[in-house]
Amino acid sequence: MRIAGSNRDETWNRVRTAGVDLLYRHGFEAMNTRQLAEAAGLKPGSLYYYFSSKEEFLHRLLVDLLEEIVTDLEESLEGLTAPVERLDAYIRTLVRWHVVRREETFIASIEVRSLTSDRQESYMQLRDRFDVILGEILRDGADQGVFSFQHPGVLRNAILSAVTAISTWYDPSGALGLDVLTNDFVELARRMAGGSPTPV
Amino acid sequence: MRIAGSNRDETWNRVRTAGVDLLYRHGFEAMNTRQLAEAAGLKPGSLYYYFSSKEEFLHRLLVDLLEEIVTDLEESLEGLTAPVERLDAYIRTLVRWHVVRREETFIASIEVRSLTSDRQESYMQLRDRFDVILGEILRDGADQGVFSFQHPGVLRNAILSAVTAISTWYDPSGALGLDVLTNDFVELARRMAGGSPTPV
Amino acid sequence: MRIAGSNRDETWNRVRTAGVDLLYRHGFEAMNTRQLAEAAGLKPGSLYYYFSSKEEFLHRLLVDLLEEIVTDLEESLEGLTAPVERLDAYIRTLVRWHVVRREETFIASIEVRSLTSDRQESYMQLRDRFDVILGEILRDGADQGVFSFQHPGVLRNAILSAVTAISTWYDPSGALGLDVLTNDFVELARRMAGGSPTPV
Amino acid sequence: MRIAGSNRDETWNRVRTAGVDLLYRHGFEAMNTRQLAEAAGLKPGSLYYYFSSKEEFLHRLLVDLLEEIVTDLEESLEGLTAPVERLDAYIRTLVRWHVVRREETFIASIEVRSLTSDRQESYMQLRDRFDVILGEILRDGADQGVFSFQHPGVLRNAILSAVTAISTWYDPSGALGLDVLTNDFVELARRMAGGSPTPV
DNA sequence: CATGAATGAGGTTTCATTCAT
DNA sequence: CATGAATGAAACCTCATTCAT
Repeated sequence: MRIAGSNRDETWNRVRTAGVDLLYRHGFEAMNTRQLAEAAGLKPGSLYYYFSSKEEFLHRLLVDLLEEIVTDLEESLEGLTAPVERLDAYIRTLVRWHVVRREETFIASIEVRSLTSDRQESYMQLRDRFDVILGEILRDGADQGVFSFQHPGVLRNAILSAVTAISTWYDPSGALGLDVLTNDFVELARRMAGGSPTPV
Repeated sequence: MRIAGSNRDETWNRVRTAGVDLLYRHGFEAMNTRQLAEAAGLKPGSLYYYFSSKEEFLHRLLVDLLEEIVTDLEESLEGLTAPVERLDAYIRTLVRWHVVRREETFIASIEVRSLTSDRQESYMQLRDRFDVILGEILRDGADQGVFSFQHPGVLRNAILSAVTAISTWYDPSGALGLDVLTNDFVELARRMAGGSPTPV
Repeated sequence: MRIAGSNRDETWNRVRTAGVDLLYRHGFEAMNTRQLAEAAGLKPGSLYYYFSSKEEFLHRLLVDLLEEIVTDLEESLEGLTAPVERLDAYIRTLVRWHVVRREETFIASIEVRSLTSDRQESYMQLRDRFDVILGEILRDGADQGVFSFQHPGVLRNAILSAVTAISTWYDPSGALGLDVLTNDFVELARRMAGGSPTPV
Repeated sequence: MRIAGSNRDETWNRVRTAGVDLLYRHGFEAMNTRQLAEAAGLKPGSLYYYFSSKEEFLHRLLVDLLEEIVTDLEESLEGLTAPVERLDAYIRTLVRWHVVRREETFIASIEVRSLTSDRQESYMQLRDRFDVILGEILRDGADQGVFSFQHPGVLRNAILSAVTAISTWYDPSGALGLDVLTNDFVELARRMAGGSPTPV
């Protein structure tokens, strides 16, 4: 019954893409494997050659994404030492991800709770690297006197949630381009950190 | 068979409270009416004496909350005219809601998408008043030269998402009290708006 | 809590009337006691002062109706001896019932099967008197040579079903009045029985 | 877990047959999908592989049957022109259906009202062809002077209801065979239409 | 006589998943 | 690798009925 020319990676890509779309539009619990199969051009049973359970599928999506982001983040920070520069780079990278991979980052922000607690924990551990990196940047900046703020945890969370929420409201067909948005957020983050303001 | 002394309002309160708890912990789709009934001390069918569908229940919760917040917000802005004062009051009120009614605001932030599109729209219309109020404050401030920023929409969204995200990370058993958090956010919002900084 | 002026018979009448209407429009299984209560201006629980179960309610309706019809039928045949006259009177009476009490006769024709087998049997026993009377008229006519037909059972059923089906198609707002319809059916029955035709 | 050798068409036949039996014995609302599944050797959920809702199942049964009958009716009238011959053929065909497919025709006569109004209308449109054909036969006969009666609508309904009611009382284990019954009804219909009587 | 509050049983339907072919 | 047929568990919801007040 194998369709001529079908091949594992290609099919997996269809499944993945269809999954992201459905997850984005309906959410994990509201989406079902029948829709997923149909959107991927398969019958429901065939999905199980590509994942062992619906939840494992979600987990893979989230972890893969997170790893990509963390890698990218670390690369973009490589070689930078000045806290302000590092903060800028951090924000730039994160904003880009939340615009360009808007659907996936949106899913990640909302569907972690759909994972079993095991997988949730393992995801969160990876996800912490995010926070930790930002925390370090802020602390370094404070130590060096280039940033000034009250509670580091509050600031970190505020910055992080402002950036990650981009995927909930950004409209790719709207007037705002990625560059403009990035600049805005770089400026906002600096201000929040109490860094010397850039002239508007 | 009627439990002696049972009473509509009391029971509704149990249902509501149990619902908030379950929604907070599991999410709308993952929560089920059996759990809800049990937590409220009812049999599943009896719930339908209190709402006409699971989704209508969610809708009622969200709308009631939103109406409370909007009312409170408008009251707290009453009589204030200076943009900075108004921004402070706005932030103060919103932060309080996201701390004190953490579970409900969290639910609201995540479960709007579980509503049918009809109800989603009607909710969003109410919810817009939120955004509009903040937008006006920022615009007035910019006009009067006390605020300075790039794109009002970006700023508004950034502030709003930073504040509403509080319900996702705030730990009531942690070290941070409501007052401290409020002050932090008031300061952050001012900075984001480009207002004259308060000395740290 | 008793509503001033409410009284058993009046309320029972409201329940009965509402029941006939609902049964006619939706059928026994599709109708529910909530609708019945509402249409009768009561709360669901209160219905049980007027019947002991939904099915007993149906039974009472059907039996009462049948008894009325049988009584009427017997009265209208009283004193008549000639088979043709008796057939005419029988048809006339039955047609009238199926026009004037169209809803109830319709219900009866369809909802006997909704009774438990006990009640169904007891109903059917009464209902047989119907058939028997017609059978006797036909047999007498055949014996006296004024009717002529093949199988008495087939004829009896054919006549009976043609008449009782009136309640399924008769339109009280249509052009056909009761008199016209009655005459038509009297003539049809005579023809079916093979009696001397009336000139058209 | 798939039962070896199971096959869509075979299973559908089991579902259909079981459905007809249950519908005949209990009626649509009183029958339930658990019974249906069990009688068909399936689990309840599996039924939905064969229809999309209980009501759609009923609709399919009714429409399929009606289409078979209409086709058969039209075939049996093909080539016949004389109204008497056409009436005979019409009755013969319809009687056969109500005897041989007694259960299904019975269901059809009673359960149309269980369809949603959409499906009810679409069914009724098809079902009208029935009535129209008979109406035309009668009118032609009247025009040619071989039939004589009062109101065509009344006559048509009377004939039709007498014939379709066969499925409500015919006892296949009784003395009356199909041929006998057919002859009786052919004769009855002629008489009702006021055609020249056949000698008894 | 009537209501308000609730029950318990059961109804249809959905859905992730399995597995012989 | 893929399908076709089915499962089993559970989901939401409906409804006749009960009974303290």
